Amino acid sequence: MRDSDRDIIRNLNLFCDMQPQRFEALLTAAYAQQFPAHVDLIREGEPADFLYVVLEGCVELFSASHGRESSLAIVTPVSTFILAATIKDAPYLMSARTIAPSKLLLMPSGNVREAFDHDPAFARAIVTELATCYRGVVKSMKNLKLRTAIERVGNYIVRLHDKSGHADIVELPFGKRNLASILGMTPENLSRAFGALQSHGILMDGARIEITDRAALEAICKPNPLIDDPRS
Amino acid sequence: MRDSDRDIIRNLNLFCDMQPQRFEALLTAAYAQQFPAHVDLIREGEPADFLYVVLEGCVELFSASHGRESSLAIVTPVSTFILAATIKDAPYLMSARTIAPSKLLLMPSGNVREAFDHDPAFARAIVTELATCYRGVVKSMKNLKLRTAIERVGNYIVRLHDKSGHADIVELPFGKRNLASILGMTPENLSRAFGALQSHGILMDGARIEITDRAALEAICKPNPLIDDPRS
DNA sequence: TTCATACATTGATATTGATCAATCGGCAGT
DNA sequence: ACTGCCGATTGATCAATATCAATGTATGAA
Repeated sequence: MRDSDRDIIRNLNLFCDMQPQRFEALLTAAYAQQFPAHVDLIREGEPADFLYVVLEGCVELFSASHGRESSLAIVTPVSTFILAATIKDAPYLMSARTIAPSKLLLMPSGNVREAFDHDPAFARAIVTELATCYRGVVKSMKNLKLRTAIERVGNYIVRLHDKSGHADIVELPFGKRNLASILGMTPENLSRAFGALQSHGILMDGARIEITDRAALEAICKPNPLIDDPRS
Repeated sequence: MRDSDRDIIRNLNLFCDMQPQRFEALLTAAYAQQFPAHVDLIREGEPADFLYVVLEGCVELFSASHGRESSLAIVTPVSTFILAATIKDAPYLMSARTIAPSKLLLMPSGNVREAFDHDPAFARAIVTELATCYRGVVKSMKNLKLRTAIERVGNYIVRLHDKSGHADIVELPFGKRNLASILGMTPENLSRAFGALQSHGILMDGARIEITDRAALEAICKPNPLIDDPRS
């Protein structure tokens, strides 16, 4: 593993307070690997052998049941995924695949649990991370149950706008097909939602979105910090 | 607090491995209180002053935004709620109200965090509890995104049937209005779903449901352990 | 008991979102 | 450049769910 990767991982909230030798031991047991796009990484139901860290690229977490399929989250650098299954030593509840060429770090679950048991700072960090993940899913749930499709799309754009530091033009970080699934709708309806929002402060151009009237956009999609704010 | 309550709390997964004096200290700072039905307990957005334990009764966790409202969970004895907000010292993401007369234990969040920092066994238990909660919400999410309304209702009945130890007749543990909201539909559509399922192995009689043909019920609602099994 | 109230049910209708089908457009490989 | 393919778009239609309205039913208070 390259030193630059090492430093990036070391600076993640999850690892930054670990005892140095514990961290080294964990890294030694782990290995980084490069994957092409559209590769299946894990399948729901399988035992949680590894904790994953996305170093570069993009990973989709999804689930399928009886012919239907839906994305539950998209993980971008630098974050971990399937921490809960690793901690509980339980089967994965979601499948994962790359949606772009990606560099991932795989940490054997047993080593993670061992570090958890012997390093209080790491234990603390894991609890905070888990609580954050939990609150993230609760927010997704509220997004789905309390909003219409157009409101979900509008609020997604508002968040992009915020993340960009209120740039005039923002770009979708992945394909519309994936975005539609995350937002709980079909690609066709996502297209129509983008179309409808063009009379409410945005201008679409492929994957590029110009925000022409933020106030109008907010008026139609009614953002709510207890759903949208990633910090709260 | 009554000794019987004390023992019940002590035997919860969350508290059973705590150091005795830590547990006593936590209990001393906490207080039990009786509430009537339909009382608001907390409102989303407020600071998480307490961790709650439901000793008796029934509590609904819900969220409202711009005129719409939806239940996210119903907590029955004996379990805790809003652990994540307590741990992160962050605002509640959900509101809570009693739906039946309830006895609750309120533990000041500061004391919980302090116990967490000084009692490794308690820390371990909290992580496991949080991971379980996280996986619970993920399952709810899959339930919502991958299933139709009728399938959600059918699987809810299947789970009730399992919990009862396959009794011929099971009873809804709370009102249909609340159930409809949990399952992401209107009360009218829940009624119609129950009606439709009567040709697929059940017989409704108010809050009582007779399971006449479990195989037929499963055929229509296609249970999936990675969504329905509370242990996985 | 009676009344008032909230909940549940049922039917009619409206709305939302999904599906189906056709077309367009960009991008990779040859 | 040409070709083939995949993703996005658009329109037409269908299915699922919500809403509205009316009625029925159980429950608790006076």
